[in-house]
Amino acid sequence: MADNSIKISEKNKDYFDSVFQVVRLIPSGRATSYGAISNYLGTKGGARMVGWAMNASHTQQEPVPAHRVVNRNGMLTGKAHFSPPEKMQQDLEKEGIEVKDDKIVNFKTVFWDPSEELTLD
DNA sequence: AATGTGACATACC
DNA sequence: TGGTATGCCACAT
Repeated sequence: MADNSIKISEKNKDYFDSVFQVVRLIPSGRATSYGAISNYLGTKGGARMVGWAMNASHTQQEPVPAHRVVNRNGMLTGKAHFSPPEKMQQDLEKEGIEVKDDKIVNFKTVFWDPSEELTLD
């Protein structure tokens, strides 16, 4: 296991990188919340940072599935920041995630908690 | 160091 | 569903 383990404790480039890593580890057909990521990184109150990290994700060369990151309500709050805003919902639906009114259906089911699914060694 | 800012979270109405 | 208010943390200037 631990194949999906990441090094957060180490001095990574930036806090953003840690966020990007976690986001990239999100399996297809799943979604997580900003708070879950921030909590996983240790900064519970830093949920806003996660969103901000996504904002910087476009500067990353590696693709970051930001469409799999939604707010705690399962709402596609950040869809407006996508190249075409509708792409976020399209990508989610393409992965088998139902989206209704810019909100993920059965978000509870597709929710992917890094602290639960991921394992740090 | 201080201030402004943000793709959030929670509480309250 | 929506708005308002507060807390939270890290980055940019």
